[in-house]
This record gives sequence, structure tokens and C-alpha cells, in this order.
Amino acid sequence: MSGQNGEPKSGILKELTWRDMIKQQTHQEELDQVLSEGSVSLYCGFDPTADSLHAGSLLPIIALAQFRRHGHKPMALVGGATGLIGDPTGKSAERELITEEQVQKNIDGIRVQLRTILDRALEMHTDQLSDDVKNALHEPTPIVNNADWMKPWSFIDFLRDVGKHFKVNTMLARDSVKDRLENRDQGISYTEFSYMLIQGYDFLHLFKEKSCALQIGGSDQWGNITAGTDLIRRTESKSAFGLTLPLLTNSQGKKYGKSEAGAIWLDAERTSPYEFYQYWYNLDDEDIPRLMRVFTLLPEEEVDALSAQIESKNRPQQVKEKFAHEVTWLVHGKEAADKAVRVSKMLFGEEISGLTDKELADLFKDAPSFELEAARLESGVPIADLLVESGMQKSKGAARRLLKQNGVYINNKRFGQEERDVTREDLSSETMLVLRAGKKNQCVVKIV
RNA sequence: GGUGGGGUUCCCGAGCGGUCAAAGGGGCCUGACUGUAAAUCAGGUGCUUAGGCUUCGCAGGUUCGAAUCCUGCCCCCACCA
Repeated sequence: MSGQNGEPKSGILKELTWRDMIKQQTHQEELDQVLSEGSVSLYCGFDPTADSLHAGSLLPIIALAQFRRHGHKPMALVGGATGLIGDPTGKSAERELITEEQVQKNIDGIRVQLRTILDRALEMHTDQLSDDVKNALHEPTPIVNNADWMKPWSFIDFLRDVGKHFKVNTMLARDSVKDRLENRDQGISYTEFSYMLIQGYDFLHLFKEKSCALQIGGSDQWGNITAGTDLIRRTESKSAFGLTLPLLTNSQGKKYGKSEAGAIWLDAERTSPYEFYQYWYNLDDEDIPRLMRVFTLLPEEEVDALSAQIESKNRPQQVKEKFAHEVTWLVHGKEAADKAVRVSKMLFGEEISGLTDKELADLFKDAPSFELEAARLESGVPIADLLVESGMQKSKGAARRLLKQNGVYINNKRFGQEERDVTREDLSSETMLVLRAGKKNQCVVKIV
């Protein structure tokens, strides 16, 4: 009974629909039927282009988790083979090849993240889960690597068995290829051109070996996904399905997952849980309801209530705190998320004083820190020097400007415009002080 | 290969012998107002020991003086074959 106008009957599609997480799908009704009849195996691929995933990858990860929460069997695929080739989709120019060692290193990194987040998604809001699902929670979500089945192929075999099923005519019509062909000085290499054969074959392989009937991915992956469903239909005469997720942009049309400072990584070393939390907290109010549906596992009623609250401007901070906490929890764990909330309250609150080193160090574990020799403090350190040496400002000129604009704070207390020296008086605990530049940049200065 | 137009500070883009550290816009930063939001407003946005110093594709040259003129080189774009 699903279809353009109908309600899907499978639990998972119902969920993804109200969350607005479906961009396109192949054979809607048939897919809905299959998903409502029983447990379906599915997968989503992740490119090993870096040793950490970033916030953009969170969407497919959550989607996989949602399937799992509805009793299906998701898998994550890391592209050990495809990563060596490079996906031309959405790229205006040929990419540099990544070395094999680098790809391996990247795979190791993102594997851990996938595992952690996928597992954690099963521990959150468990009251929504059916008993069957709860009983199966201890089974980890499988993570496969396409290098395992791609590497053994010989070129000739691959061309005969896979290449034969792809028409260059069709491949040439794809936007990602067309753009590159029409732009004379940014052609496409045979290597990248072949990318879709590999991704298409991955699907066939998983279909045969793991009964994988569905591939999901970002909306840019539509072409690559249908390459797989087509290949399966052609060689196996069976249906396989594809589903893509929407490309999320904010009210200004910008993509998520990037801040001015760069990408928001899922790796705590690259983007600390505190920064991660702050990223979500600081997004536009307007975008929060939409994002809450997509990036949290909160149930519908709760999302609706919170959305209504933020829309009516009734203590919107509460809603944002909840939202940012949920996302941080999913990625970094509850403890880290709780702490991010505490640190944030501390930082955006009153003057910092009366804390011990231990408390301060604990609160600011994620914040950058800088060590200053005790002797220098005794004689006094010019504030501009401190700002530059701690890395908060890149030149003294910039430090002076900031000062003049009233943007320097020590222990959350405005420093004033005068260029005086920082001394022992400025410590907030035994050996530390908190230096802040502007609203959101702080650094712990430790005396050693 | 031929012809024409270009490469300017994070980006776009003006400047075409001194008054240019270089208009304007975007971005970014800071402040005010708020709510750590958005919108709005104000200021800032090469380095500096504040006297200077280094920047306008690269290398030379002309000149008292060059981003601006000349020569060579590199790269890009457009049209033609």
C-alpha cells in the first residue's frame, strides 16, 4: 500500500519518512513490501579518503543504525579497493591517487569509528526497540572491505565478467562523467571512469554472498547505486534496491559538517567532543527541528515537542542543548557529552575563580593548552606575546587589534584595552588561567 | 599552431608611473543587541621593536620613483585551424 501518496507499511520506511531521510528509492512499493516482510540485509559504503569520518558521514551511519533498530541487518563497507581508485562523483577534477598504505591507515581509522557509533546507536533510547531487536544487540554490525573480493580479480576476468555488463554509452551519460568530458582541460582518466564498475560489482558480490538486497548512500551516490541494482538484475535476474539520503544544507544553503575552521571530524583527536558539541549547539535555530529528526534517535513525540518549543522561542537554548548533547552522545559517548555541556555552561557563564587546578584541568581537558614558564610570569608577560605564543592569535598586530576591540578575556573576565603584562595575579587556580579570545576561543595557560 | 584577453593582498574584483599596504563586494574576526542562535548595526582584516619592512604570476630592465612602462619566461581563458 505504499507509493507516492501512500504511507509506507514497513516500520523502517515509516521512520525514515517522518524523519525526512529519504531522497530517492528504487521500486518504492516492492522495497516497502520486502522490508515489511522480514529482516533485510543492506549496506552502505564509506570512502577511506581520510583517517577519520566527518559529520557528513553521520547521516548514512545513522540511517544504517535505524535499519538495525528496526530489525534489519545493515553492514558497513569500507572502500579498500574503491579508495585506491577514487570516486569521480561530484569532483570537477581528477584526484591524486592515495597510496595503499594511506588507504589502509584510513580504513583502520574509520573502521573503529563506524563500529563505535553503530554500536552506540543501539544503546540509546532502547525503549523504542522491539524485544527481538534487543535480544540481538550484542551482535556487532558487520564491517566489510571490498579489497577482500576485488583484489583477487585479474584484469581480464574483471573485464569479461563485469565489464561486459556495462555499456559505455550509459556510463558516458552520467553527470559526473559528462561534466568531465565537456570540460576539455579536466578530462577523466580511465581509472576514475571505471569506478562505477567496482562499486556496482560490490553490490552484486554482497548480494550473492551476504544476501544483501539494498544499498543506501548519499544522494550523490544514486548513479553508483543503480549501477549495482542494474548489474544484479542483469546477471541474477533478481531485484535489488537502492535508497539515497538527502543532501542536507542549512537555511543558507551550505552543507553541514564544515565549520569555518574546517571539517567537523568524528575523531575526538581532530575535533574534540567539546568543539563537536559547540558546532551543533551553534547552528541556526531554524534548522534545528529538521536536524533533530535526522541526527538524533529521539522518538517522534519528543522531537515534535522540542521543535514546537524552539519554534515558539520558548527557552530555545534548552532545545539546542538537548539536541547537541544527543549528537555528541552518539558520536563520543554519554560521559563526553555530559562534560561538553558542563564545560560549555562554565565557559559561557561567570568569571572563573575559586577552582582548583584539578577541577580546572578536568573541565578544560578538551581545550587547547599552553605551557608558560613560571619565571616569565614572575616578571610579567606582555598580553600580546601571550596571545601569540599560545597560538590564539597569529601575529602581534592581530593580538593588539583584538585587545583594542575588547575581545580579550582572562578567566572569562574582560581584560580591557590596555596592554599590560600578565602576572601571577591573573591566575584563577594554583597554576592556571584561562585565556579567551573573542566569544568562543579559549586556551588554558599552565604555569610550569 | 594562429589571434585576442588575462594572472592583484583568503575569494571575486578595481587600479594602469608617485597622493597604493592598494577602491568595492564576499568571506572571516571583534564589539553592541540577544540566547553561546539568526537578523541588524559598528569597527577591524600583510608584518613590525611603530621608525620602518615585505607584498600585486616569475626573473630581469627603464625611472628619482613601478602593481602600473619595457624584455624574457611560466600559467590560464576566449575565438579560430
